[in-house]
Amino acid sequence: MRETDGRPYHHGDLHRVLVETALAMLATDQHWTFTLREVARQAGVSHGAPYKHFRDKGALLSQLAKIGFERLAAVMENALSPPDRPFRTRFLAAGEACIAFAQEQPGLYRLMFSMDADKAADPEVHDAAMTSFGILLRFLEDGQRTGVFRDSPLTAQATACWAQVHGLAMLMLDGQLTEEKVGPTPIPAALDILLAGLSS
Amino acid sequence: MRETDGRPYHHGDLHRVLVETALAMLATDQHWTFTLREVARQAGVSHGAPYKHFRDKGALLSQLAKIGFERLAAVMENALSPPDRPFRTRFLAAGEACIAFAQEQPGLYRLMFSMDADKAADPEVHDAAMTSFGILLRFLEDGQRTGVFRDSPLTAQATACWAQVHGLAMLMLDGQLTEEKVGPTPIPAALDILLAGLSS
DNA sequence: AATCAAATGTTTCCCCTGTCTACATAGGGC
DNA sequence: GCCCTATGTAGACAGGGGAAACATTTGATT
Repeated sequence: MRETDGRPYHHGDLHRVLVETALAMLATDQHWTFTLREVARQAGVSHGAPYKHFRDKGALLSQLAKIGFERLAAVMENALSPPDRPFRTRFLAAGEACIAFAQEQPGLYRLMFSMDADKAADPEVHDAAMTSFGILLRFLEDGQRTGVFRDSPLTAQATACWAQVHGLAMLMLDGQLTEEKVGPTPIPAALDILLAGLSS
Repeated sequence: MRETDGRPYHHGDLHRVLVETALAMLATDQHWTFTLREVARQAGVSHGAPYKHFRDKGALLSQLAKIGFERLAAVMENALSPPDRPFRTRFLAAGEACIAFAQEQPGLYRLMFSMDADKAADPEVHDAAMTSFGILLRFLEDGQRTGVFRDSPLTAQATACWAQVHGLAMLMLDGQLTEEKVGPTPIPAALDILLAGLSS
């Protein structure tokens, strides 16, 4: 028994708390350099405890990446959803929303796209990424049907959009979008160029 | 004296050898996860020796990133240089060359764009990145002068190109460009979309 | 209710890394 | 020939990831 201190021996919900603690760190940090031991420390638990809930550090990272893609999907849907606006407006809103997401959660965003690099990637992460991509695909499809977007292969358009937004996000996080280099408002400016390539 | 083994006490050119060893590791690895001790080991030198040539690990990483940008600039110039071809051809060649570079040196490419994230970035790295960007700017300027490219702000076009190519490269490295998602030839397809947005 | 098995935390190890400090060796200017 | 400095080595330390052994609870079975 542990009547002396308030905390019981068994935490009760450590899995969730570990994830939330790690997410909080990712929100602060520019890179996902946090250590598993520090997560355990902040969760008020010994450094061995996390291994009862995650095979290794990578398993925790995978879960975080999956959550990140779910949040990104929500951000995209939210930016696209009010359909009573021009397609171009919704497109720009979604692109900027994704980039804002990356800027608000730099560590998480970087982590999301780093977790698929090795072959042993968690398929759940891949699926979550696929969901976000699906939202984009459907939007472009609607745009083509309405005649707003050019009638070129959907996957090509989607790849271009995905790459453009991801590229802008990464360059911004990496501090490459300095004003001397790309002007005061590079993001809408660049998205406009792409939009011109999509529009019919 | 060290007459017994062939290696003299002083290496003679350790700085260069450390850089080259690290570059070799970067060429193999998907991420730049190599350790400084391992570099020293492969260079056949004690684990403390590198500190006589680099303030810390970050200093070596910065130098590698700088070399990477110089190589990238060379790749771009090479792809753009024969001017007796249509602008669109040269544009596509340069984009694909950059992405091929990333694919051949995934670790190095990732490192290059990771080194500017923190504020204490080596200004030399930034300058080297700027040089590559300048090559792109000049090409677009030529294109506009010739009337091949639309007459929109240069920095906007350059940002869009830079982000598109970098985004494609990163997505490819991260294994996000699966065929089921983006079709068989996503890179030229996506670059074509962007090109449509640039062309007049 | 008593008991045993599984789940979850803790402690203690091991080996690795980056970095610092003290020491060894070599080469070049005087 | 001698000393200063550049360069390399050896060892120490803190901190991390991970495994193993041990402790504490919970809960299912009887």
